[in-house]
Amino acid sequence: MPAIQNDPATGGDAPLDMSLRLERGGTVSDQVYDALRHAIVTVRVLPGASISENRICRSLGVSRTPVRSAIVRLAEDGLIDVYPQKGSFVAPIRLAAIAESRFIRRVLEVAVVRDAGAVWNATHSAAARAAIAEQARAIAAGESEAFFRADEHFHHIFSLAAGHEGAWAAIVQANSRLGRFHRLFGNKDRLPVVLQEHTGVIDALDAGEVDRAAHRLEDHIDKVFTLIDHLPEDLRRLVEG
Amino acid sequence: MPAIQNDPATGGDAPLDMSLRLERGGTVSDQVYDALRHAIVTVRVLPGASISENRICRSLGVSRTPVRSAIVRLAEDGLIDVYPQKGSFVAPIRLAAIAESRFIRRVLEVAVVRDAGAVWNATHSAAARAAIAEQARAIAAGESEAFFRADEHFHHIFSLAAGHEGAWAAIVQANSRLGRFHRLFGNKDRLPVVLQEHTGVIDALDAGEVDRAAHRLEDHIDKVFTLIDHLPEDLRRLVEG
DNA sequence: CGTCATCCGCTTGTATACTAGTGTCCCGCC
DNA sequence: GGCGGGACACTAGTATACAAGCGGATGACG
Repeated sequence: MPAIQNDPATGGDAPLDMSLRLERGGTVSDQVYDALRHAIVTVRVLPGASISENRICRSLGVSRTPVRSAIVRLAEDGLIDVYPQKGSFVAPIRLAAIAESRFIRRVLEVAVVRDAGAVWNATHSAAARAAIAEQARAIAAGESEAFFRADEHFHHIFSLAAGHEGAWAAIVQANSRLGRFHRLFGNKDRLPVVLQEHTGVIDALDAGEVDRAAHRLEDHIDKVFTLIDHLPEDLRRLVEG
Repeated sequence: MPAIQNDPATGGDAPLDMSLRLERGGTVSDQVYDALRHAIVTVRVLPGASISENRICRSLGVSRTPVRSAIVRLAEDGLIDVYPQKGSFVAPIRLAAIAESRFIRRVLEVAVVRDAGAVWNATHSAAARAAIAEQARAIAAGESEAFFRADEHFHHIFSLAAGHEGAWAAIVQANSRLGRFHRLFGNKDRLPVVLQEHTGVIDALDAGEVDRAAHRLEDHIDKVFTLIDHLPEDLRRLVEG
């Protein structure tokens, strides 16, 4: 199955099939939601791409109703902008929104990791290091999506340890915007550095030095923003601001 | 028009009209969403109340489609739980979720107010004190909804000053859960104290003492949780956990 | 050749009909 | 009287048809 993709040179609004496939059970609406969300977050469909309800429901062989339902939810998530009577489009990556998402994530995660430090034990440490190992494997294998999945898993461990599932939900929501930014502008050379930073946080936690862990995590998340200074010119038009 | 309300003694799932009215323009779906959300957050419909699509669309004189769209969005907000083929119900107030919302709000608002302190000026101060004055007026007039509205406005000022609109959106989302808790279990005797705490934060900001302002705000938000220790027995069953 | 009006196709929004599943209530049976 | 089964009302999920509005293309007119 060829991964037909919107041509970046046209601004990404070419009316092409986005090779969506419905996977698991559940309602059709949920399946469409998952498929669309995954396609957007992994930038298989680029910011600005046209999301036509008719095209999608034809492409998936379902009616407009569940597709509309999924789009409503994605609009609520801020991943799709709906312009009545004109069209729906994958939300652009706004630099202001990226800055806010980074702020939210940094503040919440630092607070979470401080709480996690109070109950940190060997089990948590082992889980975190396993996630780091998976990231290393993904880098070696060149599986970028596996890397991002393991990255999310790594960061989730702090929330799990601290019992802050609600905060994790908020972090994930902020991350859905950051995720697209990472995948578009992430530098492969930095991936090993990410692993070092992750390891540094866990080392500090294992040593019981919560403050140091918090500062390292803060620096780690802040580093994301250095990407903005080095936006490749050919991708710069995919962001606003 | 009598404000027919679900009977608390029955668990709130009496199939009664909830006196919804559509106000302003925009799409019908948006109007239904606003009306339902307002009714839920202000606990005019209690946690556990049945949300029947058919009943609502009959009551409002619209079709099921926009009602469904609104319910999907509210479910995404965590205010409604949808059980396929069984029914949709106003989400219960889960103590765990309240704790998480408080955590999120405290962490985010403290970080925001620190940034706001860096740019704090007389205009911000005047706006904040105006909001406090409005709260005092609302207390004197016994207009509880006006009080809550002014309270939200007060807290919004920090985000506006610091330019953290995204963080404010996250705060509002967490607050939609806390809001119901406040309205159900809030103690009227504490309202004047709230005003004092608000004034204390602004005083500290005006004096340029950002740390003190942050600590006062943190204490202020944490005080919410003292309500949990004094849940009236007759309302206790409205919460989970 | 330029400009304006009209038409047509596309979009999302809304209304209605149908499907599949669940829980209840009532009636018949034991 | 107690228990079991089936009809029935109700739920949300899905499909389809219609309405309203925007925009571009097209063709006539100046």
